[in-house]
Amino acid sequence: MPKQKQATRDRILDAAETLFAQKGFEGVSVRQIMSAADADVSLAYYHFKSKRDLFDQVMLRRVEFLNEIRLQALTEVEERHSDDAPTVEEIIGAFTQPLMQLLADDHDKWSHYYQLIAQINNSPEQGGALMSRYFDPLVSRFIEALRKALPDCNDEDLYWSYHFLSGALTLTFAETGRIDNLSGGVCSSTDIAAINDRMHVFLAAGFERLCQKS
Amino acid sequence: MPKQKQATRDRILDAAETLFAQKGFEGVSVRQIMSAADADVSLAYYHFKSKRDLFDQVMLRRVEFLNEIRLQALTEVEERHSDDAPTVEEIIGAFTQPLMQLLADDHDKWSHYYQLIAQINNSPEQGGALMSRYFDPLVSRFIEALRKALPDCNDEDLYWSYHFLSGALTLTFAETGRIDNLSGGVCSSTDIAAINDRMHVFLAAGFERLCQKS
DNA sequence: ACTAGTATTCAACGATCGTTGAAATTGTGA
DNA sequence: TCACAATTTCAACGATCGTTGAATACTAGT
Repeated sequence: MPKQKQATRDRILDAAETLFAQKGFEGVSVRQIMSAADADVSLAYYHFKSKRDLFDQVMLRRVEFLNEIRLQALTEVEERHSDDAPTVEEIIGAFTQPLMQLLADDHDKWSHYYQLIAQINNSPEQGGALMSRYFDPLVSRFIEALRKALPDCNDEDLYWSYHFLSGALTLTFAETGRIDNLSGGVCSSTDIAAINDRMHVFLAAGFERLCQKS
Repeated sequence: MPKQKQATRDRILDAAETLFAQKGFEGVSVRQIMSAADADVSLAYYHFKSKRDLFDQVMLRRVEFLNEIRLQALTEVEERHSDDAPTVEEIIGAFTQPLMQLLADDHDKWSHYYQLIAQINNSPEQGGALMSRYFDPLVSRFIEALRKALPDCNDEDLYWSYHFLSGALTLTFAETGRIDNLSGGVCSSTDIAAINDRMHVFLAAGFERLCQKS
């Protein structure tokens, strides 16, 4: 029975995800979303309570799965080191690699969602609260793991290091094309392999220098 | 003669800067801006061509000065090393320190502007193009300096390293309050001294590990 | 085939949007 | 003081906004 219903609801969510990611919450009208979803305007209010609720559902649709696989990646790393502690680079890899894997498997499905997260993360109004709501449990687990890998690190250095990581991560996944312009074509925003080779190296070095010798 | 005129124009720019930073371009109406500026709606179209032009002027008002002092900071570092090359940390310091100095001197004047830049940097639609327009000449100068400090670094590593820096920098200056939530009050988004102690250390380590041994 | 609930269409509401033209006011130089 | 330009006020335009209620079509289970 929930066949065409789910199909329509998902088409709306897909269109909303794409357009919200491109233009932001206020930059898109419900009419534009429903037009892209090829459905009547009022269907938005049959399937969702309001435009804000639609936005929330777009976010919630994927966040649980995302947190699950990243947590799983972390526990796998930890189990591989039952005696010693995992390295900083391994922990950061567990945090970032699953995201890149999804992007590599189905770019169009995940890129818009990541762009949405990047915008939220950098939005001064509600960004901090929303990101905390969606990701803080997972992030706290990762910070716990990092604390073990960096034994004599104080909390302030650790949290600031994560903050720098968060900024680098979200901008990179925002795929704004900036690096394409800046590098004159040497680098591409969508070159997942290039990112995969470098991001965890750069970030682990930052953690280790800031958190290890203090 | 341009006394009260400039006063009104600047009041509009101030109000627009604050509101655009908080809610984004589409999230604020011209009426809201003019109400905050305590001026009639149509005055916006006397002083500016359109809402988009108002936004552009908000950006342009400070970007030139910003680029000047950062370039000056870089040349000062370079002149201090007339024989050898400056360290990576010194170069990154010249890139980030002037921004923090302005924030420390007059937080309310610059914080909204930085928030605006953070949002632009992470906006997938026009973000890459706008950031390149405003900052690429300056950034290219800094990358040139970094290339000298990291002699056997390839361009791809260098550009990606800068990209990570850019993400960390803009998120940090977005002051979203995320780190306040995550750290449970241990860290504060607006603690400039804490940022000043850590950001260049973290980022320089990333550059050096990624760009030095490859 | 009938009914009941689910899904979709259609038309419209008041509010607010960006923008404009013309009138009124203020300030400036002769 | 007078003319002229710069600035501000006032009223309104068509378009689009988020949202809703009622009517219609569809899809079960009986």
